[in-house]
Amino acid sequence: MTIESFLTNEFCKAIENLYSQTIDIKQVQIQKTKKDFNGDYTVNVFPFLKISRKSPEQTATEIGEFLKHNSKEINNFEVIKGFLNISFSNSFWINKLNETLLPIQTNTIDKKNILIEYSSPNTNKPLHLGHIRNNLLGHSLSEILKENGNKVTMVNLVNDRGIHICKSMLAWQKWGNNITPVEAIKKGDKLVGDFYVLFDKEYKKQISDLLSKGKTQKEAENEAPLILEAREMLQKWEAHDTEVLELWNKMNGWVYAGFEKTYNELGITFDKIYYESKTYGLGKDEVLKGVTTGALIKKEDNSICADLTSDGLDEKVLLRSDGTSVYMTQDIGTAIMRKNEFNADEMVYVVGNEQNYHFQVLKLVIKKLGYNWSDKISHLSYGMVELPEGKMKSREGTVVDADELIEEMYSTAKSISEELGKLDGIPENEKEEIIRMVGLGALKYFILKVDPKKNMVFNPKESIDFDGNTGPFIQYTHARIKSVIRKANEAGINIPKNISENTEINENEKSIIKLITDYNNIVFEASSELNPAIIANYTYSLVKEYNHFYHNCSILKEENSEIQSFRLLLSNSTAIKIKDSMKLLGINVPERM
RNA sequence: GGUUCCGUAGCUCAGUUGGAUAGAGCAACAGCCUUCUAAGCUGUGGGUCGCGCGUUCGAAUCGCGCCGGAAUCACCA
Repeated sequence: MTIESFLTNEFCKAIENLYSQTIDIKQVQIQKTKKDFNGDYTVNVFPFLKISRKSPEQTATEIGEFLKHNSKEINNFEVIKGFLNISFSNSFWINKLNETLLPIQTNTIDKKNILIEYSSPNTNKPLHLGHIRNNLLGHSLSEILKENGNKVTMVNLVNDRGIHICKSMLAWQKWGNNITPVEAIKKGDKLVGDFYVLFDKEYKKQISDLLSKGKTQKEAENEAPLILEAREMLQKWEAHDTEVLELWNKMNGWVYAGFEKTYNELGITFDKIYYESKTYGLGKDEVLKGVTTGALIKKEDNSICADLTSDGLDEKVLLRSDGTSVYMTQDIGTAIMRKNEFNADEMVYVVGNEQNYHFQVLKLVIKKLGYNWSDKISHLSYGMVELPEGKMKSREGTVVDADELIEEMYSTAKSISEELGKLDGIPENEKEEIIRMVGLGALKYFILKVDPKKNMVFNPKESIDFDGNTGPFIQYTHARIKSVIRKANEAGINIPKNISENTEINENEKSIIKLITDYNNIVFEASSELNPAIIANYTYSLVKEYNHFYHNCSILKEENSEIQSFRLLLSNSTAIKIKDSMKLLGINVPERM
């Protein structure tokens, strides 16, 4: 039972006894007491004045007195205006701390089979900061959902086909002189990305050429020779033309090798990887089937659409007039395939908010096709990562490349630790490992501490901090605690298995216990909100509180042995919670730094 | 133009089942290492919570209207 529900019960009993009325537990609003006031939890008595027929102060005082005398866990209260601030006894808190040391029973009540899709890169350009946010969110959410006892399957869907891929293929064919990543001394994804950019450049030239010949913008875009060639290539691809397929396999192979390296650096993994090239066919079949059932309509130019006007949306094309598929087509196929394969209770898509419309349409079309599970699809719509001057633009070269950023994080971590001399005397390979941990920790925490739904700003000039509310600060606190524990071991001081409930504790220590006790609630909240930032903010407040304690109270030099062992245990428990929380964010913590 | 989202300190962000005096970090300034790791701790300054109206005991939080920004409304992905 949580502390909140325990307190709610006690409160209801008090109301019944004092005023002979039963109340709905939903009316009882419990919150943690604000720092400036005495108490652990606060109940607002305003909603109960009609029952008590007394002033707020009088009502709160009566209830407070009742609780204090009838509940052994509650030992004090204070009334300010209509707020009843309730304090639990120290022994109550010590018992709570002892409970956290018991083996954990995983919550199996809400256990679900959840499929989560994230990453979903295109194979025409390298990964950038926006993809990093996606990957980190997806990985962290998977960890959080697992921690809540769910069965989680992480999948990636690679967009490896489509007109965009043909563009880079065409450009390589025309101007590449058969160059390979090895010859270019470049990661494969980077090389392919270069050709995508080159296509765009040449295409734009042709468009402005046609514009000067009097064509409209739309005509120019549709009639430029390059785009016609790219479309032709896509048709050949869908017709399994051997030459096109060979080129496509070769270039995609380069890209996968490049992505693999970036995923490895970030610690991103998947249980299964889908390829759009293998799923779009099913989508096509489903769409054609939809025409025969009358769910979809075939136009006179042979294109196939879903009429969504009754849902307040427009018509959505699902197959082009030349018979080729669009992005939506494969997503329909993939969703159906997965549902059949995993029979998931929930299918979560981690995809940017620029695709909100896409998912609205996807759910509607799937429903139209006769599948009743369309409401099991949920879109974790995360915000864009922007620069101070706005969106990242590849044309202006302002895109923050994933590999370069990661590399920069390592070198910053390295120069900071060298400057501080923290890693002197540590073996070279361990040093290297710590530096990578800290650099990555800074990056990951920076991204994950922000509410996923919101857009966020990254300033390349200021880069990412290593002080204050950052990953390294949290990692540092963990290392500090570990250092104390090592010293305790050396001195032969043991960490106890539990604490006597009569141990004297101060306010500072009590605050830490409260935070440690709150861990399960926080994980549950993060899971139901699909929000890793909740974990990040929690960890920060725990660490902040611990450092305050560390500064004010000595541990190993404490003479009272009962207090000393309590403080050791408290420190150890804090370290465990830091490590657990950071794991949920995909961040490792070092033993020393 | 339609739809959706956002607007909190100079900057980056917390804070909404409506609650007490709106919080952190960075940046600036001033202190704290003969004492368990100073990537730390303490303090100072910094706010019309975009603006207005409403709902009520009470609004950063809910409703309506403006202003400003973003995304999207492709036979692109």
